[in-house]
Amino acid sequence: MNPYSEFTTRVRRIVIDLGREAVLPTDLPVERVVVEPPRQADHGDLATNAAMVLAGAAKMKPRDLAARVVERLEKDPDIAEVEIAGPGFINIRLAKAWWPETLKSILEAGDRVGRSELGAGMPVNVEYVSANPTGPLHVGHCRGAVFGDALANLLEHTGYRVTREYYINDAGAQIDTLAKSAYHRYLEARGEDIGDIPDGLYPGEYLIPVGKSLDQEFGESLIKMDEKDRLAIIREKAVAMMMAMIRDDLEALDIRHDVFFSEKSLADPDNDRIATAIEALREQGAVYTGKLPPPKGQLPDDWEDREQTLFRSTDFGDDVDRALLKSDGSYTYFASDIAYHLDKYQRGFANQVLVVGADHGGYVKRMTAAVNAITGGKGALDIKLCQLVRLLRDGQPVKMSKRAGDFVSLRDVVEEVGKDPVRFMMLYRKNEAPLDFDFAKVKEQSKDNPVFYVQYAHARAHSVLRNAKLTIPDLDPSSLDLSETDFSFLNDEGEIELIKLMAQYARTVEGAALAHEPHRLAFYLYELSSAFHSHWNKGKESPQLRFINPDKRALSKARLGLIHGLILVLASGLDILGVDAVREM
RNA sequence: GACCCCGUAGCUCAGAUGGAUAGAGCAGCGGACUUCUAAUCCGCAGGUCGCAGGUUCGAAUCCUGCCGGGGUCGCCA
Repeated sequence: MNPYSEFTTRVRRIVIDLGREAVLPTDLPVERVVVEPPRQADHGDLATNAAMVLAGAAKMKPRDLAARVVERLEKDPDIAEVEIAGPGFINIRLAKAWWPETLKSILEAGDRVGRSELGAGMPVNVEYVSANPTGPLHVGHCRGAVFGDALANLLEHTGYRVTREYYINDAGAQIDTLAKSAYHRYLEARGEDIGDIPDGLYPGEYLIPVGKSLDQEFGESLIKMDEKDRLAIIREKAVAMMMAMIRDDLEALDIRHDVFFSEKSLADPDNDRIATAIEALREQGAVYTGKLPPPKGQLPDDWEDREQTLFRSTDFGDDVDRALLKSDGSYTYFASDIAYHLDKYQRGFANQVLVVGADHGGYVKRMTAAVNAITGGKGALDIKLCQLVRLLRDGQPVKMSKRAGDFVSLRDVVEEVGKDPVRFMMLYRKNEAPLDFDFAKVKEQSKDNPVFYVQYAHARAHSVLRNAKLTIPDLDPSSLDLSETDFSFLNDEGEIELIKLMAQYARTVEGAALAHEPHRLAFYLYELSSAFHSHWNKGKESPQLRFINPDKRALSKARLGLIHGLILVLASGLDILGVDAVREM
């Protein structure tokens, strides 16, 4: 049982009871009461802020209020010791039996460890990657891809019903460019000497197969068509092939989306949902025709002062109103995005997460404003910005030039260092912080590499199980009978420390899920691994602390239970991050 | 000029939605291998949490103003 949530409930109940008995006022803000692990170990096992957060509303001194709560806590048989400390903290030391019981509940949970009903089955849509289908994914896409995927896992683990979504930008100018570029490759495939790909088109070789495929499917017929029909055909074919390539790249990172949503489908002439969305905004008075002030600082060369159709996003927290129509009358990207987010909402996603690169920072306010407006305030959109990744080779930044088509592809990185290190390192940093990705360090097989460090802890734990089988043959560690295992043997400081950390797993997962911050889990796994490596090494100087003790069967059994619990937590956490929990290295 | 992110040990970074004496890793110094995997561990040293105010029992965390670094800035996506 997770002591933090358990005792939060117990303390809150005490406060409510005291209110009912008129010892304390009623209507105290009990939801602010939390029970947490204290920062200092010598403060005990648990600490609560109850007295301090309630003192104001109760019009009592924190320490006096604490005394009332402590009177009740002392009657709790699971508590060994309670004291009031500092400004009014209540420090709790749990009964000795508690921690072994915690381990037992982890073992009982099995591979469902850390799962919770936090989300209560609520649908959440996580949109990530959504790269333009104009070429293969490059490293820049990598971080958002891994982040979004791990976040989706995290939300699933905490009881949300998650849909992983990819928005395909298959409309607009860059798709025309793609089609024109593919047409050159088509001519090339038909044997024409095309020379260099003209400026402004995509020179990448990844379009060569598209040209060949067009030739095979359509022969010479494309040449005879008028350009409009021809490009329409090529566009569709090229986008399909680019998306197949992108999905393949993502597969290399174990990333699979549930829904691929076409931008083009929104503007279907028979059912123009962008128009519908704009109309909906217009009905609530959020659309008008007017002029925007020119941006301060340097004025764009082609600035043209003119009337345009605007969304009143300033009413919803944006800095300026935003254009919905371009000068040629077609929809802006923003307009189709509004329709898209409305569509998500109508599909049942009041809860939406969008993962994008930090260069989209300017998009946050207008998009949250739009979702707010179009859903009548009922939809929530959390936009997570991922900062750039700086690739380093031998400590030197890897230079990339987009124009020369000279960028490191996502596939190259995954093939060079492997899926697990890529995923872990992308998550071993807060999403808003820039990230250095050093090829040499990431591939290193040592404790300096956190990926390796955590995987090694898991492998090491498995190595204990393997050894146990050999040392104590009649003890099958894979089928520990919990009822016959006496976990009270686990009373060494290091063992208790491990259990305490394992007990924090559930709350770490919940916290990370609520804050949409998967990196917390990565750091937690590192910490847990560290505690294990540390305890392990104690067995060198003190052989009686080793997990396997052939002369002491019951003791060994309890310690193998601890190993099992550790494996469950590490494997679960790694699984959420999408990193393989290897058993042998 | 406006907006967003960042500023914590020499370096790279955590810091749980406001808690107690601010933590890791690297680099530095000193230790532990006839091993349940030393692919690891233990110890030492290292700080004006960018600066200045404010909010309160209490601030690295919230507010305001500066300083420094990065990103973005009608119709691109």
